Amino acid sequence: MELDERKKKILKAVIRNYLETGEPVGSRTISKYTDLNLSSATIRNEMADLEEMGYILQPHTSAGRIPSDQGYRFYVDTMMEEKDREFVELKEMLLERQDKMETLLKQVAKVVAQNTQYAAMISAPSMHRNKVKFIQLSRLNPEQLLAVIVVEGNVIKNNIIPIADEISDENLLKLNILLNTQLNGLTMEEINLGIIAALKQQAGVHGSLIGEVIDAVGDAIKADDDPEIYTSGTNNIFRYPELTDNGKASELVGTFEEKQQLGSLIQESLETDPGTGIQVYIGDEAPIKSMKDCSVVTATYELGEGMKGTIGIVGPKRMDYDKVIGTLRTIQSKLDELYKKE
Amino acid sequence: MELDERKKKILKAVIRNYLETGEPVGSRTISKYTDLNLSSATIRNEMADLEEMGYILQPHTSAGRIPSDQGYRFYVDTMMEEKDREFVELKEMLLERQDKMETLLKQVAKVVAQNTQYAAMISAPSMHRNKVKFIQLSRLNPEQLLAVIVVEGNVIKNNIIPIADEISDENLLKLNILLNTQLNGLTMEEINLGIIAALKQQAGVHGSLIGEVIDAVGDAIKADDDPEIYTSGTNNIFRYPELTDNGKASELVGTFEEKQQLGSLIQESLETDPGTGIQVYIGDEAPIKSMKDCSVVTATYELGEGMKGTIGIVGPKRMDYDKVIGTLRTIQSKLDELYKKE
DNA sequence: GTTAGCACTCAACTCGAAGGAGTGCTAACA
DNA sequence: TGTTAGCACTCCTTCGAGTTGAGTGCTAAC
Repeated sequence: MELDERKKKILKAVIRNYLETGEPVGSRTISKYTDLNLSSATIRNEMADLEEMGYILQPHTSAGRIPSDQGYRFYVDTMMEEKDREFVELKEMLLERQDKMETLLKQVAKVVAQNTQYAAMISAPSMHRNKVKFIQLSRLNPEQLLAVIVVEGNVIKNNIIPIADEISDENLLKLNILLNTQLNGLTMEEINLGIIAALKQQAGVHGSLIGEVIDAVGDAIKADDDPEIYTSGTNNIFRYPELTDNGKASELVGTFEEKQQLGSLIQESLETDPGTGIQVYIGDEAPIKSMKDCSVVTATYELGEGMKGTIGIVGPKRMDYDKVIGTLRTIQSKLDELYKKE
Repeated sequence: MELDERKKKILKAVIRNYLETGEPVGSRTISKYTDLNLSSATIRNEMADLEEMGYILQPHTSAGRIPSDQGYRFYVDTMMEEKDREFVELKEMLLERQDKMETLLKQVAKVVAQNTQYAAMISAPSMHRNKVKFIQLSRLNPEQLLAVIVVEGNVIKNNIIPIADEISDENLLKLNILLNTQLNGLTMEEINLGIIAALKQQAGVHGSLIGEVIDAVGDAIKADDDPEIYTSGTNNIFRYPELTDNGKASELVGTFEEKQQLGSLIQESLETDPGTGIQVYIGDEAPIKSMKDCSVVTATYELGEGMKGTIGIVGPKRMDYDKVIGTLRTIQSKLDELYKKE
């Protein structure tokens, strides 16, 4: 069977109506509120076809229809083609350039959650491809060095390095100069074994120390120990019974608090980014099983070169995709603006 | 009317039973399961008295009794007097000395939540009374300095300071020496206007810079911008219907995510610490209105000198106070041990 | 191909009866 | 005087029956 123009119209009408009301949609409603001028009986026939094709389904025999995951997928896909999403006016939007990345991210998450009334999450930009701007080793006490690493985007990382042998002030200074001249401007990916070996050689007596320091620098930059993710508006999920009935709320709240799993979703989204930076996961499409009744819309943002992170909005499958995508577009561009001034 | 020994026994029996079952307790249950050897009728009379005195109440006419807030308060108070809580064996306890405070705190919160099956929160130790161990200013670029401040407990803070006038390498070095010699070993509270003025004078040309730096140091140390609080096991609240019915879950989840309000609770707990470090807030006693159906048990912990923080456990009023208090005691002492080795 | 009409289905709601846990009160008992 | 047995009463909870209404599928006519 083919999805002809009329079927498409009816399918879209069903979905739109369901998004608005959250109730199963009957044939009569469609017949009345569309410009198709068809009787409910005709609609019924078409709807039976659409059900057979898997786009919609009935919760029970004598109920209206609701979109299936496949239906939502169709809707989102055609919606994405049709028009370039217009940007959405954000309420209470106050994004200021922050020295502290953390503050900015929390702000963004909050703004997004408040505007959409869904749950929002945001990941700190990954810094693998970030250039090292500044490295400094200082002596905290005879047994410990403090490593401070600043990478592009003014993200600062610290690490305390225990050292076996003492090191003189003079040597420490040399080491600092060495590190800065050799590593400055490199990305973490570029700091490979060859460079490390060369460094060790040049460091001479303190060659063994170099290894520790490089490890510390690596640690500091990758920050993988714990995916830095901020959430906001988790409690918005309580607006949607389909997400909170039957103890589902507990699982979701857990997922949002633990953040571990959110990381995998963000990873996935970064890897499969199509180009617009916006992706929609419906139900099982997301790699998190507690979100099987949710839809997730993710957007990749970029703060300067190579600083990529992901914003995600989690809501019920019947979320207002249009608005959500618009909001994310707006945020994307605002963030872009914000960091272009750098 | 007086609360004689028998009434106390009955009251405790009612509460203990209710804590176990979560169901209103009838006179017959008490008569059967206590060693009082009284008939249910007698118990009924006593229970009527206890109700009149405000210790217990009836959800409806023909139901058993449940403890009132006043009843819980009595129970907790006598329980605290009676015996020194014994320490509780913790499951999956693995606290390692962490360089990163953050990791340690998250660990603690998780362990506590998992062991008690309630929601847990923990605040980073306040650093107002912490001694400055190390200060360093470095030049990031001509317009920005990077201030790194390490305080006792190896907590590292960074701050980027924009500067108006350029500063020579030599002067920067002098400034660093000045800052370290003058501020080292002082607590934030001790760095007062007098010291700042003296510093400015000594800094000479860069006097104005000193002000900025001190502010940055202050900023870095107080970290009040956002109370650093970590939570774990928020979803445990879903185990208790009385906390999640009627949309209460949403409020609570919000409170836990926003953390703002948790800060006030932790503040309150630090200020009114009696000495044991353990406090119990029942219902309205806690300064957070979304927790009016909860009990909160807080414990002050200390990591080395002056590094005080608070752990809190939030659960239903019918929480297992005995176990919760025991768990907190255990954590308190483990943390103490951990940092005594310093 | 479209539509009107009709029988059918099924969730949701209402209502009342039955069940049961627990109380308060009274009167008898030690 | 304190304790207890007994009983009537209350009120929540559960369950099933009946009702309603939205919506469907099918058929026959247009």
